[in-house]
Amino acid sequence: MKYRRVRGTEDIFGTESEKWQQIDNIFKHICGLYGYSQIQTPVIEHSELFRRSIGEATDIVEKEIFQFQDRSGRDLSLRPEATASIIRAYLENSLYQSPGVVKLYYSGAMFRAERPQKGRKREFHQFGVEAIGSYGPELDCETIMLANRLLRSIGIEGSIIELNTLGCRKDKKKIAGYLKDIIGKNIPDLCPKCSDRFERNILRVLDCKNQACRDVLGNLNVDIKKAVCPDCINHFQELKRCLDGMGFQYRENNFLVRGLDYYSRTVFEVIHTGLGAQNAVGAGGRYDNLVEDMGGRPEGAVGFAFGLERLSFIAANLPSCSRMLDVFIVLQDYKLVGEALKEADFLRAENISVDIDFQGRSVKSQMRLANDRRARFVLIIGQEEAQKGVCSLKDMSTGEQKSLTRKDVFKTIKGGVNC
RNA sequence: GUGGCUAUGGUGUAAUGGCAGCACGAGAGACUGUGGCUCUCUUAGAGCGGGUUCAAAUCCCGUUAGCCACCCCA
Repeated sequence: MKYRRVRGTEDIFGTESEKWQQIDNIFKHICGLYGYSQIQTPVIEHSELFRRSIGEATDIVEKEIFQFQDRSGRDLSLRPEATASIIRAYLENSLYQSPGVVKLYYSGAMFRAERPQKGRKREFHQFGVEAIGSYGPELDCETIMLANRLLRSIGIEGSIIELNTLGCRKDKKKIAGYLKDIIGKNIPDLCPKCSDRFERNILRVLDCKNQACRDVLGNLNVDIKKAVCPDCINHFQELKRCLDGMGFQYRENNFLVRGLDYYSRTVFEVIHTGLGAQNAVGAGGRYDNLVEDMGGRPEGAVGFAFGLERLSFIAANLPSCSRMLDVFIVLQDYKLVGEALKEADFLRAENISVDIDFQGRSVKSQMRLANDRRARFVLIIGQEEAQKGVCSLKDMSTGEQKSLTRKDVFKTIKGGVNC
């Protein structure tokens, strides 16, 4: 085998591809119910876009981005996530001119140069939504409810939504100071990575998986909400009240933080056991400063994204609408293939699915093929019949076979075709 | 990016330095114009590159890829 796919990429076909298609269709439909419309943005953007929005010091930008120069020296990157592109498109196309909250959903490939693992590819696919234009906690609530509905719509069970607040931008310094104070004395008890995080991005100490670190934080009773301003606390309380009012189940996680710089206030994560270490199937939150940071007028916004690979993995039993073929045309002699093409063309124009053997197989072999494709009918074209303008139609479920004219063939098939 | 494990027909696997087997799949056939079941035959394999050895799927080194954990994250 001479050519191989690039590390961390995947060919998706057959039943897996159909499954994706199904998830995609269901999701699109549901987003429609929530007033969302689709947006498609380019896979490549100016590198600066991601540096500014996601954050210079994040791992995604620092070491995972596929970055390159094009022939005229432009500094371009393959998108590692979609939110930055969507806000760019929102501003570039003046979507803020449309009335009300702007609700957009997207579905597409993202790229990160990570070491591949199950549920972590270098080219991966996300389905996500962004709602721009409100600071109200009710929008957070609706967005979280939407995430949950999407999961339920494809029969995913056992997923948990975790919730936290990161405070607003003004709180960031206070939170960092609070954490430095409380954790600072205990650095020797933390793992080496956390000592590093302590210096570079102190918030991330909170989601260290190391049990020793967790114990230290637990004993210190660390909770960033102690450093969050009253307005943000209020926003969080309102959100919880809203979710409770809807009878929605969630889990508050004081240690939940997000890796992208633009998040503020509400953050949430959908986790699912059965994904191994990559247990987040989806995540999102509020980003109230991003629109302004990117040159627009201040706008509150909330969004989330699901990883399609991970979703597909845990959506084990989607109802598969096994597509079967309506008609398979069997030829007595391959010379008759011209007749078959004509017949197929006619039937296909009538919305009937048809396939033909193009390999000149024996009749027996063609019959096997028809059976393999689960054809409802087999249309047998023989030499003499072709001259008389008739052919044999066999119902594969009953085994019944009739000699019919072309017109009658169409009638019979149409009667027996469902969906 | 770090560490560990793995790599045999299309797929799943067996053989502990001595003839690469099995199952599934695929193709042809078993009343020369008819499917599913059964049977027969056929098909095709050591990721790649070095090394050790009379002899390597098997041992060693490198490389590539996958998986697991870390990391990160959806």
